[in-house]
Formats: sequence, C-alpha cells, structure tokens
Amino acid sequence: MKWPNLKHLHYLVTLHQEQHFHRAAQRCNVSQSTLSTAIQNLEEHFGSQLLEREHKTFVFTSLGLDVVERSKILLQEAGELVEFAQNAGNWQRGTLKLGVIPTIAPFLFEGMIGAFKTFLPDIALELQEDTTEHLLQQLTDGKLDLLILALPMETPGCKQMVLGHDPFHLIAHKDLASELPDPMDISSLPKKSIFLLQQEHCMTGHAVSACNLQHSDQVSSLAASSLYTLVQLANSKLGYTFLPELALNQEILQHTDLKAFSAEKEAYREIGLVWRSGTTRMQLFRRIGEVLSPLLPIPTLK
Amino acid sequence: MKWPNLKHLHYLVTLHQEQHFHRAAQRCNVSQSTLSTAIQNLEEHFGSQLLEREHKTFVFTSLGLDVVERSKILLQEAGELVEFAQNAGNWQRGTLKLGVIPTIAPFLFEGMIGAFKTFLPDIALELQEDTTEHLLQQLTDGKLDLLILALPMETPGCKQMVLGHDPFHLIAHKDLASELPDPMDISSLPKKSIFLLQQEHCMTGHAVSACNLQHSDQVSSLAASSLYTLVQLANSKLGYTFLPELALNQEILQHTDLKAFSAEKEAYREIGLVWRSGTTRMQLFRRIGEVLSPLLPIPTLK
DNA sequence: GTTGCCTGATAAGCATAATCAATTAATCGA
DNA sequence: TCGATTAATTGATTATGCTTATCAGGCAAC
Repeated sequence: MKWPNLKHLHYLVTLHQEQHFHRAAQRCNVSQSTLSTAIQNLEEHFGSQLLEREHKTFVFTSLGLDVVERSKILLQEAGELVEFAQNAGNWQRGTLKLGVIPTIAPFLFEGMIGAFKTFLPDIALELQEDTTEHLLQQLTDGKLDLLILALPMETPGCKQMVLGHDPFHLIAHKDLASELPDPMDISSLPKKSIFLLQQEHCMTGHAVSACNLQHSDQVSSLAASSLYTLVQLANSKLGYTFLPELALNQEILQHTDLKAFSAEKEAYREIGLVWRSGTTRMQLFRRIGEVLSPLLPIPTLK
Repeated sequence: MKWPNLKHLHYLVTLHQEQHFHRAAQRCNVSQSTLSTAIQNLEEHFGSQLLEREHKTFVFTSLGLDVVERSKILLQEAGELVEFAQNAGNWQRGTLKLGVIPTIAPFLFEGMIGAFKTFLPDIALELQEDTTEHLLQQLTDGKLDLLILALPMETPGCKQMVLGHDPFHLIAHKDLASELPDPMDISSLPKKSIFLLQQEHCMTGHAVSACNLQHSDQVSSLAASSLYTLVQLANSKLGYTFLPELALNQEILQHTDLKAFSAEKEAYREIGLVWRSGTTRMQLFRRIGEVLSPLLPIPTLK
C-alpha cells in the first residue's frame, strides 16, 4: 500500500473550496505550480482523473468530488489524532469549536462559560453563533466540532444527545393579560396577534408545532429577527409572542411590562448536542453533556 | 496544521504489532534505522513520548497505545479512500476480505460465489474461515472487511444486518426414528444422547438456547469439531444431533441413513452480516445483503 | 487584429526529508 | 570475558516537495 500524502489531499480539498489554483495555492502557502503538480501526482497515484481540464479551466469529476468528501473526513480525523497526541492523550485538553443557535446562545453562554471554567478548564472554547442550517454545514465540513441545537432536527451523518427540555411560554403585556382566555385557548386570540421569528430560525418551527399553530390565523406576518425584537413588539401591546423558558430565566423581561403564561403542557423544544458520527472525541462530548444539562430548564441528564 | 506522514504512522502500528524494531522494519520493507528515526520524528512532531525506552528495550506509553489505535483507524480509512479512487469511484469494484464461520462457510460458499459472479462480478473475494471470536478480532483490526456470522451475537463497535433464519432440525438414524417421541419432546430422549459441537463454535450456544437444552442431561460430553463429525456420530447410531437447515440443503445427509425431524418452532439461528461501524462501504454491504439473503432457508430481505 | 492579461501546465534548480549501510552502545547469557 | 542481540547514531545517497521562471491557450479591450 502506497499511502497518500495528507498535505496533498488538503491541497485538493482547498482547490475544491476555491475552484481556483492560484487562490487555493495562496491559502495553502505554496506556489500555484506546487499545487498543480500535487493534484496531478494524486491523479497518477489513483490512476484516475479527479479534474476534467479544458481550456485552462477545470471541473471536478464526480470521482473527484467523492474523493474530496472522503478526504475532508480523513483530514478531520488526522487533525484530531495530532491534537490528541499533542495534548498528551488527555481528552480534557485542547480546542473545541462549538456552534450555538441564536435562540440559545445569549441565554446559555454565561452559565456555559462558567461551567467550562469549573469542570473543563483546559478546553479552549471557540464559539460560533449561526442558524441551524449553517452550523450543520460547518460541522460536516469539520470547521466546527460540536453544536448546541434545538431538537427535534434532522442531522444527517451526525449524532444527537438530548440535554434537556425548554418549555415555551406565552408572553403578554400585563394590560392585555386580563383579556387572555382561561383556560388558555390560543385559537381564541385575535387574528395576526402572535409574533414569531423569521423562518430561518428553527424556533419558529418548534413553537408552531409545539403550540399547534400550523394553520393558525393568529400568527402575524411580521417576522422578527431576534427574541429581543419579539419582546419589544409584545411590550408595545402590538400582540403576543412565545419565548423559551431559557430566555425568561435570563430575565429577558426585565424593564418591561410583560408577563409570562404557561402555554399548554407538552409545548417545549428540546436542547441537545450534535456531532459528526465518526468523531473520536466522544468522551469529551459526553462530559460536556453532563456539565451543560443542569443549566437547562428541565435537565434530562444526571 | 502540519499533517503527519501516513507511512510513518504505519511504521508505528507495525512496531506495536511486532514489538520489535528490526522485525517491524522488515515487514515495512525499510531498514531498522529508518523505522527508528521515523518513530522519533513522530514523537517530536507530537511533542510527547510514544515509547518508554530503557536499556535497548522499550514499552509503549499509554499515549502511544492510544495513538496506535487511532492510527489503525486512520490508515484503514485512508486505505479505503485509495482503493475507492483507484476503482474510479465504483463501489462495485475492488477487493473484499470476507470472513465466514465454519458452520456456515461450506454450505454457503458455492451459492455465494455464484451470486458474486453474477451480481457483483468486479468484487475480488478473499475468503477466510474461522471462529466468531477470531473473525471479530480481525474485523476490528481491519484485516477483514465484512463477516457472515450466526446471530444473535455481541459485536462491539460493529453493526449487523440479519439476512435470514436458519432452522435447526433434529437428526436421527432411521432405525432410531421410531423411538422418537411424538410430539417431539427432547427431554424424553436418553441421557447423553445428543451430540453438539465444541464450545468455541457459536452454533452450540445457539442450538442450546434455541432448543432449550440449557440444563439438559441429554447433551453428551463428547464435543465434535465439525458438522461432518456430528453426522458420522449420528449415523453410527450413537445418538442424535442438531443440524441447521442450511447444511441439510447442501445434502450433508447424502450417503447416510439419517433423517431430519423438525425441532420445535422458533428453534433457529439467524444469519447476518457484520461490519465496522465507521465503514465507508455501506452501499456495497447492503447490496451483498440483498444478493445473499435469497440463498438462506428463510430470507428476511427482498 | 493586436496587445496585454488571466489561466493552469511545465521545466530547471534547489532544499529538505527519507532512506540505507555501517557503526556504536548497552544489556544479557554462556 | 566474549559473543549475541537490540535500538540508537552517523554519514552518504536518493527521492520528494517546493520555488521561480516560463509557456501556451483563451479572453477582453481597444
């Protein structure tokens, strides 16, 4: 078996990302000719074409694309092996690139950073806040190691661990509170009176399904971009909204005239960890789960 | 990121297997000094010790052992990447190292090889016959790609796919057949009259549990080493035995005076595929499952 | 058209890394 | 004490990877 050179596989992956020899070479800190010949050597080594070249331009063959995907995984694991060895085999040391969605991040970060300082002091955290879709892409690409997402959520090629439940609460201005039906019946609220986040936030979908708003006339077409906007809307008596308990615990309603009402039972989202199936850092992730679960409204671990 | 040299990781793994620099170097087709310096370079690269050296002898550090384990996986995957690319991305081509247990192999091989010729002509089969325990070890070590085992069976780190059921039949000499109770009641057979295989064959365990022989006095202490021995014993009117239908279908009773009787319903073993969890050849294995399942007495696929 | 520019491929020369054969140093057993 | 065994070391050789410079085909501007 003649082993391929990992550096050259990395050149290939970078070329795929840049779709341009010169730029890819720059990113790899080598000359364009180095990268060019390295790719040719790979092709020779494999005995098959990775690129279709025509008129000084090129397209990846379908084999080339497959090799890129597999190389990404291989490089990812090789990197983890090196980091593991450089940390002298201690899985509680090293860098962790952690992605968190915007409807969790601001309410969890403070406690989370404290928990890491206490229980995993030698983990250097690199935090990233983005939508579920973007985070999953970066996880798959190896740019992130671990995600904190709201579940249920399809995560192909990745595994999940539920850390806890986060119930939704109906938020109303105190002046409007008396108008709320008792017992709570969302369908009796005025039309277009419920504000939710933009569609790209998964919380919208979770709130809709948890509170049975699928075909509800009550949802307003005005879609907010952050929970803080929802709070402002509700505080202006323009209507109602739903907030997760995690946010309420962080006193998001401070300095407002809003009150929270329990939505129906079973109206909650789950919060959990997501990682690549093939990871070699399970021990660390399990420990992180144990450490973070108690920070959630209804922990499922421990 | 400075990528490690896969060749050197392979030196390390070989050194671990041989526990001897010179032999390891020979197996890698390099000189002892090459291997020695390569290991030292790895240690320098990682910034930590992989070996404890003392008096011209050495022991792997616990980190070293961990690195060896991770390297094995990495090399395994790198090898699959190369083979994949060399087969131009066609998962229906390449070499498949397949392990089969002795109580399945002789009765399945003929049909199996025919099926591969017809449905997967570009797969070069390398067959290996051994006990479940040995096969699982070799699968984990990457020396085999896929196993055909009798289930249920614990296979840590591996995944399973059931292909079909294989019922057990009671085998008796035709002269003794009239003495068999009707309806069949195994506990009324004479003591020590049932012959089974040696314990290292998983079929013994499967037959015992399938036919409720756990505390049975009927089982003889004479343990045979192959199904053909069992046939001879039964044919000599020394007692009874159990055979899987798979074997009967291959006319194992030809030229004997033996007859097969249905054991109780639910007396069967499962036959299935087993592979490493992290494999990249799922497509192939699924296809193999489809191809092999119809060859079994009671297929579960298709 | 011609010119200049952008692209990836190619060539020649150099530096580094990998390798080998030979040797050294330490230990063990006879 | 001597020889055998084993890993490390040394110095020479070879292979690999890289750079700079150059080439060749297409493209766009004028």
